[in-house]
Amino acid sequence: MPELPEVEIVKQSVERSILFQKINDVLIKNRKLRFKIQNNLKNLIKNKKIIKVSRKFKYLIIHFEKEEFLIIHFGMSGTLHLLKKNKNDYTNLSFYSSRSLPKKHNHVIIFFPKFKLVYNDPRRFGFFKFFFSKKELNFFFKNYGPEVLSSKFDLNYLKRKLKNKKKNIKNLLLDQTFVSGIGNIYANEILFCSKINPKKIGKKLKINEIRNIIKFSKKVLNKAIKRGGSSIKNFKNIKGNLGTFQKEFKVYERENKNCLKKNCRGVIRRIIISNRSAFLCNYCQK
DNA sequence: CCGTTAACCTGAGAGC
DNA sequence: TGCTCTCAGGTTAACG
Repeated sequence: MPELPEVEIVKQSVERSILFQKINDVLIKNRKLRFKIQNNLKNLIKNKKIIKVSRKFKYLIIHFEKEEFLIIHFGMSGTLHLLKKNKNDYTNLSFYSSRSLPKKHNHVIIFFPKFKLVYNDPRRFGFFKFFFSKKELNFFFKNYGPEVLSSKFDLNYLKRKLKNKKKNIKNLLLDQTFVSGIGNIYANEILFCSKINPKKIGKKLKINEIRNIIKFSKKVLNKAIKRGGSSIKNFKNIKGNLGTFQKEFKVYERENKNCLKKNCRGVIRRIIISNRSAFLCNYCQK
């Protein structure tokens, strides 16, 4: 499901409900996510109060007292559902797909006094991990590159990092140790806006192209956040609203459609780069 | 060290 | 209805 903008929307959506709430109970129905959920997770978070909710890269971070943390990664298909306790039953007031909670793949349920939070993930590429200290948390993130929206991801950084890179620029943008937060949708959109062919080798990029990547990475992602993220498969925020950035895709999932750049007669093509779809206009992106 | 590929999973949709 | 094939917003172990 989520790249940085979608996780940011999840964070904003969920924060409103769970901030300063105490976890009453935890039910883990399936530990076999990308990594096995640690055996004692239930006891580690039960009866603890959430003092902060944040996002780092594509991760949701739940902060507890005494510098303890739970991180959630959503993989390709992970979603959170907030279900309000209503008399004898629960009703869905949350985001994603159907009005009601999916029947299958609800792997983790976190109970609060007045509602429950359900983690659903059909493909099980997501995961949960608990950290006992800030130090441990930082260690987990030590190999990640600067966040795409942070000031650390700037012209100097990108220039220096690209110097001897033989990988193509699209794979570099998807490489979280190079820059973190970008996924396949936004990599394609950023490269279109920057007028760069996704196959172009990193070290061959011109200074102007590097400048464009910096500029449009931030522009595209910020706009996606403003639009509530992209709703490819019915991604919704916690109020049940769809994100709308997919309506503004210029290349992603637009194979065989006309290039949207003014006066361009090109057609959007889909090619495969490292087993993943790349969308581009051959005329605009050299 | 670097870059590429296959693998981890399930479900939706297309084509026959 | 059902089979087979392709594809999906992510990451990483294993290989050359």
